[in-house]
Amino acid sequence: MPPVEALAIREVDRPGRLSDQVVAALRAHIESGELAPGARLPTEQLLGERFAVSRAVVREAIARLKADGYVETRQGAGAFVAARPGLASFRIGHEGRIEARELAQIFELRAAVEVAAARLAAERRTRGDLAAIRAALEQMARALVDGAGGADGAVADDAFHRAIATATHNAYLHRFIEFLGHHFSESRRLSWTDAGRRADQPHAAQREHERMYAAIARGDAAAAARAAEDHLRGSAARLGVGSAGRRAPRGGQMHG
Amino acid sequence: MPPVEALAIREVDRPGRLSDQVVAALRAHIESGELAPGARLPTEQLLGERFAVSRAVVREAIARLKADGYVETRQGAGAFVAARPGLASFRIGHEGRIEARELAQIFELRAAVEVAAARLAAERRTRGDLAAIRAALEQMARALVDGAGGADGAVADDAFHRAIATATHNAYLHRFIEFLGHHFSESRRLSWTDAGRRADQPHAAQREHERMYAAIARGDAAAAARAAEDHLRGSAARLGVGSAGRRAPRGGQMHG
DNA sequence: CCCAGCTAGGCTGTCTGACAAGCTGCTAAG
DNA sequence: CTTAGCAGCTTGTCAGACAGCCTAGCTGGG
Repeated sequence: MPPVEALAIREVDRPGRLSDQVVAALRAHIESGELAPGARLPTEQLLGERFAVSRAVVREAIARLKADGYVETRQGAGAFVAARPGLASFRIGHEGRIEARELAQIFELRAAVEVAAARLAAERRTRGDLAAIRAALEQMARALVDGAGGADGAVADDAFHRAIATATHNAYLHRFIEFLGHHFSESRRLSWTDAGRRADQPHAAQREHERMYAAIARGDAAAAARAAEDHLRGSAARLGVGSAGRRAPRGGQMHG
Repeated sequence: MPPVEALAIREVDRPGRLSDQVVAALRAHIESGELAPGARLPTEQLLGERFAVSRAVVREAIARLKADGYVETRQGAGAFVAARPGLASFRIGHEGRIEARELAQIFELRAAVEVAAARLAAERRTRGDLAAIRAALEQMARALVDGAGGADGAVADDAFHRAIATATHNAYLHRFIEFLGHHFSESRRLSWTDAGRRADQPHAAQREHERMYAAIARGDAAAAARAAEDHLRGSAARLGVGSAGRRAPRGGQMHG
């Protein structure tokens, strides 16, 4: 919870751009089903009157909804709600904010791809990949003994996970991991400073990092996957992120 | 600037919107590093003169780049390249087109999340979840015997995977699987029609689907993961999608 | 009655000009 | 030397206009 609060203090009561408000309003109408797929939106002029803004602002809002796949426009015909709204892009959080209960679910998604990445990295890493991973590992080790380099530790932590993503030689997997990691940069920084350091969290994480590196270095895909799984579970626990869903009584083995 | 001229010549049958061309040109400049993170973009008026378009078009282009996290604007100061460009949203393909070599990598990403989803679905599925999965399974079975319902089969195939995603009770995992599946709808349709049917592809896929359902129904997470893995591997083979990266020889010797 | 073709109105896409809000660097007063 | 204020520039917003395109409805012939 605290990490999320820390994220939320960025901006106070900025009204924000007018187009942002129009985007939010229209998207809400679409997601609520009030504007069903295939339905035609009011004309730009009418929307401008409804929201009391100029047509330029309405056009900017519709352009963004179009880019995200919520609406499609046809010159001369009008703007229509897409058949499957919002599937043109994948985003996280609402207007930059991430709720606490969402965090657990996002973390579970992150675990899925990072475990797969560790497995693939073990199978495909080159010498250069290994050197990059080890470099990040050693930088984190230095940050641990230095005691002052909290920010450096967080940066190296980020670099470690990115280096593994690179070693998969899969551009999309790489980019998705960077995308997810981007939204965790703040909480990662907290682990490496103040409260996190006192709780010895970086030392625990570092032991898990070393297991991951060792498995990837010797090309043991199954062990790399297990080590990544343990690390992600450990990270979730350190962040205070619980399980994302209910556990069924049976079939609970986590290692396949 | 030549890039704009080249774009205008390239598309004869579909000129495309002017703002799309400006977006593509600016994004290319950013991704190539020509416009480094933190650098200030030319003013809107200057960009309008360079691309020979009005300021309104430039503004629309910058609004989209801003939404995708490529640039940040500050009123009165200017527009600046973001520190980590493009990490505000995750997209697939360039302007709607997906290259063949990209398909293998995207499929690998999809496999990672769908296998994780099958595992979680086995742990968390409710009676209602199971009923939805079984309904899609039976609809595919009917499409197989009907012989004429190719389109229905593809729809049910989609529904099957979505129902499993729902059973994870993880909104983000669900949404990401829908996002990925959205870009595979065309190829899934092909498997269920004409060439795919003659090659008996739907029957092979159905056997894999049934294994997945059985494992999820009895709450066997490990078996569900294995069945999903086999199914995704089978789907990739049926689509003619090869491995996304090089496989290391057994024992994991390094190469490169 | 039915249908093909045309026409008129409306909508999005683009352009132009203008003003408001906010930032930056320079300058002049203290 | 410090600092408050000013001037110029840039983004944000508004208003009006026209071109390209689509659709509904009318019209005329079959």
